[in-house]
Amino acid sequence: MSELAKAYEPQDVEKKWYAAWQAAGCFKADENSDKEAYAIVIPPPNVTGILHLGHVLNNSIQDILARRARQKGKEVLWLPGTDHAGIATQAKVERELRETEGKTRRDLGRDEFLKRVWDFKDKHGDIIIKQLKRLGCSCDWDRERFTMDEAYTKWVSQTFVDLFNEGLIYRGKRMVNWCPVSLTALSDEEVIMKPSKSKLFTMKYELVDSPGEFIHISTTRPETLMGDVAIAVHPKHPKYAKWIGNKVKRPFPEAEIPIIGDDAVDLEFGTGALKITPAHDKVDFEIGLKHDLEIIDVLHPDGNMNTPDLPEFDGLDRFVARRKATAKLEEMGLLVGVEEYENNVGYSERGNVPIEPRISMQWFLRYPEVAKSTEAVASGDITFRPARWAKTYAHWMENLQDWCISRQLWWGHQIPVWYKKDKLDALKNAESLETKDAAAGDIYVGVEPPTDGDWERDEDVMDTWFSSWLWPFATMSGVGESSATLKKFYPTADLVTGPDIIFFWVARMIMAGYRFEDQLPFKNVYFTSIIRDLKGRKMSKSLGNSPDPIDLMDKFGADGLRFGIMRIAPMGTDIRFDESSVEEGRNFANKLYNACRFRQMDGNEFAPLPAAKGLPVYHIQVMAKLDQLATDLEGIYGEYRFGEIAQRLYEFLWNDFCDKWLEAVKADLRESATAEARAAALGTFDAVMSRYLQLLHPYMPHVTEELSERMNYVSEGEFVMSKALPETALLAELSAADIEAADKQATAVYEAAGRLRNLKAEYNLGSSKDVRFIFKGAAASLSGEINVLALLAGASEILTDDTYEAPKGTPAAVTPVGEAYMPMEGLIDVEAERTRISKEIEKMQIEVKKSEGKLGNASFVDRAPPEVVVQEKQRLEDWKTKLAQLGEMLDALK
RNA sequence: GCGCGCUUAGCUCAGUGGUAGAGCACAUCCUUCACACGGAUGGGGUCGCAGGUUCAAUCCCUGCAGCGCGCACCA
Repeated sequence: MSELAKAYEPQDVEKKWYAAWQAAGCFKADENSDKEAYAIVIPPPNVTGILHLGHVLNNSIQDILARRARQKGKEVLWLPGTDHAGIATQAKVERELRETEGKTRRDLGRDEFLKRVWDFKDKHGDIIIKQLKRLGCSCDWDRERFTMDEAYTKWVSQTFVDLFNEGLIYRGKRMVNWCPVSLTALSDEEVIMKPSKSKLFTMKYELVDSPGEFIHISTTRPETLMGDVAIAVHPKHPKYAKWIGNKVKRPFPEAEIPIIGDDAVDLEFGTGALKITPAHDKVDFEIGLKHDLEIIDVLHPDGNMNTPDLPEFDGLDRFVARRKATAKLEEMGLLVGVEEYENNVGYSERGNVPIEPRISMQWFLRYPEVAKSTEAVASGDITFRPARWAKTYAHWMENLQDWCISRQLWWGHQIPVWYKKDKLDALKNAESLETKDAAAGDIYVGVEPPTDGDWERDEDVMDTWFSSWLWPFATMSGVGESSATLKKFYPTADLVTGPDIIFFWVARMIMAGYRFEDQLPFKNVYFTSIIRDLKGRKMSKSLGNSPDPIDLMDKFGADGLRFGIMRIAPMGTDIRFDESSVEEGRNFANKLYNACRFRQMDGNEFAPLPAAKGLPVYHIQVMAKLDQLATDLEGIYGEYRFGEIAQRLYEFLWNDFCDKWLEAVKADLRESATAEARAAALGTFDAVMSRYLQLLHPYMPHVTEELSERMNYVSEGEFVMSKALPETALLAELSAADIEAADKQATAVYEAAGRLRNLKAEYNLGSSKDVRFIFKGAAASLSGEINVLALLAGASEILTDDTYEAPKGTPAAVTPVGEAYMPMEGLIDVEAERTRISKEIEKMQIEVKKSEGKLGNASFVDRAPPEVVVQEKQRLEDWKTKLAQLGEMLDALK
C-alpha cells in the first residue's frame, strides 16, 4: 500500500494543482482556435472587495460551466476582471484618510486624492483575485481587465460622446436622489426603500382672508416648511375645495402662499391637503412645475439647513431641525397632532442614510435600443433562468426612466465634456445642455481634450454602471475595433449573476450590446440564489452572519466548499446556508479519496478493462450506472440544474459505487481470489473511476486532478481538466437485455443482503460475523452469488438446502432469491419470531388490500393508462407471493 | 396597492398525477485490514389550511393564511 494519509488533506494538493494548471496554460483561450467558442465574462467584483459566499456560489457555477465546456471540446474563454466601484472605493479611501490623517479629500485636492485611490487599489486590488484563484477559478488571467484600464476608459468616454452626439445624453436640472453623506446624486436603482417608523405631524395654516379659519395639513417633514410655496388640495375636497385660489399664512418665515387644486392629492390620506415644497419632494416638484411655483431650497448638499433668513434653523442637521420645527409649531399653537406612522423611506445604498430629493444639474441618458432589448428576452433569444425573472425585466424595461449617469465624485471616469472658460458661469447654470450646444462651440465633447482655447472640464464622473454595461465587449477589444478575441468569443454564451443586479447591469448590458456591437451580449443568463443565514437573513457584515469563505476553505478545502455549496443550491429560491453542507463536501472528497486509496492497495497500474461479456453482474451493473449517470448529467447540464448534478454525482459515488459495488468486490481482491477475478475487479474499478473523476472534475477540480494523477488515469503531462469526455459508453458493446439481466440479478443480491442484515439487527447480531443462513427454495441464480451475499450480509456461511426443516422459531426472511433462515442454537424464541413475522404480514396485507382495491375499481382499470394497470397487477402478484411465503413461515411456528 | 416566490421528517432541502425521498440530527450496534470526515439497522411526515378538477391530487385549478422578495410619488 502506498504512503497515503488516512484522510484527504486538500490544502497542499489544491495549491499544487492550481499552480500546475497555470504553468501549463490550461486556462488560456486561443482566439485563433478552430474549436467552437465558449465564453463567459465574470461579473467583475469590486476591486477592493473581499470574497463572500455569494462570490463563491457565482464563480463556482462559472467555473463549472467553463470546465465542462473544455471537456466538451470547446475553446473556452472565461474573462476575469474587477470593477472600480466608484462610490464604494472612494468612500473607503476617504474613511482611511479621515482616520489616519484627519483629512478630507478636498484637503488633498483632486489629483492627490486620486493618486491615493490608485495606491489603495494597487495595495488591495488583487486580494479578491487571489481568493478566486484559491477557489480554483479557471479564468484566463492574462486577459484580466479593470474598468479603469486606459483602453477601457477610452471605451467609456467614446460611448458618452457617441450617445451625446446622438442626442441620447443631455444635461438638465432635475430632481434627483441625493446622498447627503457621499454628496452625490444616485440613480433610482441605488435607492433602497426601507420601512421606517416615522411620525406624521398634522399642522394648520391660517387662511389670509378668513382669519380664524385653518387648513389642516399632514406631513412627515415639517423641517421643509420654510420651502413651502403652496398648499394643494384635491379639487373635490369636501371642506377645502372652496378655498382654492385663496391664500394661507406660512408661519415661518412668514409668507402668504396660494391654495391650489390638484388631483395628485389623495383625498383619503391625512387631511386631504398637501404642503408643496418643490425643492424637496418629487411629487411637489412636478406640481410646482405644473403651477409654475417658485422653488425654495432650504437644505445644503450635506443635509443641513440652509435658511439664512431664519438664523435659529440655519446650519442645523435636517433631523434636529425637524424636532425644532415641530416644537416651534406647537409653541405657535399650530400643531394639531402627532401620530406614529410607518412609511417607506428611501435610503442611500452606500451612505445608509435617508436620501434627499434634490434639484441639481446632472447628466442623463435616454436608453438606447429599448425595443430590441425588450424583445430579445421576450422572444427567448436571451434565455433567463429561472424564467420568471423575464417578467421582472420586462416590467422594468416598460417603465424606463432616464438614467442619471453623473456622480459628484472623483474616483471614476470623468465626464468628457469641456466648457469654454469665458462662458463658464452661463454654461454651468444653463437649464439644459445637449447636442446643439456642442454644435454652437460653447462646449466640447470628446474622448481627447480639446487642443485649442481655454476650456474647463466637467468635474463630475460617471456612474460605475456606465462602465460596467460595456463589460462583455469592452473587455475584448479596443474602441470600435473588431479584435480577434471579439470575433471569436462575442457574443458570450452564459452570464452568471445575481438577480439583484438585473436592472443595474443585465438589462443595461443587453442595451449596450445591441447599440455598440449590434448583437446581444450573451445567450443565457443564469440568476443565482441569494445566500441567507439559517434564520433567513441576508448575509451582511454588520450582522456578522457571513462566514468567511477563506476560513471555510482552510477548514474544508476549496473543493469541499464548492461541492457543499453547489449541492444545496436550488434554482430559483434562496439558499439557507449552513456550514454543515461544506463539511459534507469535505467528507465527500474524503470518501472519494479513500475509495481510491483502497484501490491502491493493489498498486496503481492502470488495469485494462476485460471484455464485458462474462463479467460478474455487479461489475456490469456499476458500469451501466456510470454510463447512465454520464448520459443524465448531459441533460441536466442543459437545464442548468447544478444542485441536481452535484446530488447525482454524490449518490453514485457513495451509494452505488462504495456502499454496494466496492463491498461486493472485496472478495475478488483478497489474496485467495483468482487472478481473473482480481483483474476484472481492478479493471472495472479503473474504468469506472477514471470516467467518474472526469464527470466530477468541474465540481471538485483539485481532488479529481490529484487522484487521476496518482491512479495513472492520465498520462505524463496530461490533465484531467483538459481531457475530453469519452464519447462512447463503457458498455457500448453489451446488449440492453444483457445489461438489464445483470442489473436485475445484482439488485436482487443487494436486496437479499439487506434482508439478512436486517434480520441480524433484529436479533441484535448486527456486528456478529459467525451468523449462518440457510436458503430454502433458492433461485437458481443464487449459487454463483453466495460468496458475495455472505460478504455483504456479514455471514460466516450461506447454504442452500431445499429439504431444510427449520427448528421452530428460527428467524427467517423472504428475499428476492429465496427464503432465508438464520439458525440460532439455544437462542430461539418462538413467540418473538411469530410476532415479528405477523407484523410483517400485517404490513403486507395493507399493501395488498390497497392494491386490490385499486384493481377492483372499474374506473381505474378502464381509464388509467394500460401500463399503470399492468404495473399495479405485477405489484399485487409480488405482494401476494411474499405474503404466501410469510404465511408458511408463520404456520411452521405453530 | 401591484407583481413574484416559498410553505414536504426535528433542521436544510429534493421530488413526482399512480406505493412519500436525501443529507444532517436522533436511537441501537460496530474501533471488520479504504474511509469514525466511516459502516449497518431503525424510529420519525393526514407533503400550510379549505374547496374544486380527476378513476386517482403532495403534485393541476381557485380561495385563504403565514413567511420572504421586487416594484410603486401616498405627503
